[in-house]
Amino acid sequence: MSTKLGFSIGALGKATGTEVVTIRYYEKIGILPIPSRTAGNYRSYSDAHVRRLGFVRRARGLGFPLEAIRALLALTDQPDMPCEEVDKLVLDQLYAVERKISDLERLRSELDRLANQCRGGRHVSDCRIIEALSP
Amino acid sequence: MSTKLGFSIGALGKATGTEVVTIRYYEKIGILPIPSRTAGNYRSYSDAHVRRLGFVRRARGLGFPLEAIRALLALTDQPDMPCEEVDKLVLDQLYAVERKISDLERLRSELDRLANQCRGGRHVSDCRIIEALSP
DNA sequence: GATGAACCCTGTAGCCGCTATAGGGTCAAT
DNA sequence: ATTGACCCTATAGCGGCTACAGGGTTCATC
Repeated sequence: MSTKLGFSIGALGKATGTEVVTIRYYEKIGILPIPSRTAGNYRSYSDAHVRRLGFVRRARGLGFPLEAIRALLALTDQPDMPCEEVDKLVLDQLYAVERKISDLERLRSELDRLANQCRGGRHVSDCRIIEALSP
Repeated sequence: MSTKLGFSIGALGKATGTEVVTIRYYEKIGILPIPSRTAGNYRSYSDAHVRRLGFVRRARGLGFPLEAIRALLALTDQPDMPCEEVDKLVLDQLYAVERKISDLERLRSELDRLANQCRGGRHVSDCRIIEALSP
């Protein structure tokens, strides 16, 4: 509950595995609240900032786009909102990831087929791969 | 072998499934050779352009980055080069796709676990998902 | 009290592969 | 003569950072 330790931006970065520039970027786009400043104009973060940035980085680690994270943050700030909305955001992200996987699996099998065309030909002129990519 | 049909940019786009703006972009970054122009300053493409753009789009469809495609194009222009280099580019792309798939599969299982936490809680205040994302 | 290293500040531009917008010109059919 | 579909250039924007330029602050060491 101590919220006045006064983390520097570098300390916050280390605590959360975030680049300093990324933290400033999050502040600029309103993902992270504006911190107070020291006498020397350094940003000074509280425990609340550490928790919030930790949340953001975990969600980013799961591939959530920043806009979805913004929505999740808004929900955490309003504890009376129905939990469904959180669930929906998570499911949306799950489906997005599943779509990407199946797209990439199709690519993989085509690339695999393509890679196995390379049999014997020594020069590009008789390369089956180039042939397969050509009209 | 007729190379003087004079496709307009729109016709080239339709023939290859490419947006007009994308064709101009490819020209600007040197992926597609500069075409001749009509009296009215319209771009005029030959069959060779159609084939080249077709090649580019197929490779893009397999997820090759434009830099790799640039390298593939350079190889197709030099038929004496060893075929290995083509093979290497294809394998690189295959490995890149495989890495992405396994990354996404990890995400999928984590998201799946997360989605299944949403049991019972009606409000964000007792949402297990938010809890799981929080420090 | 001077120096140096490690940190911090702002602002701007770049990455990829397009896509969108603004503000025009050309061409073919009616 | 006018419409409407096409074409032209140039510039800015998307996401999510990353890099760079050109400074200021803080703290330890000499």
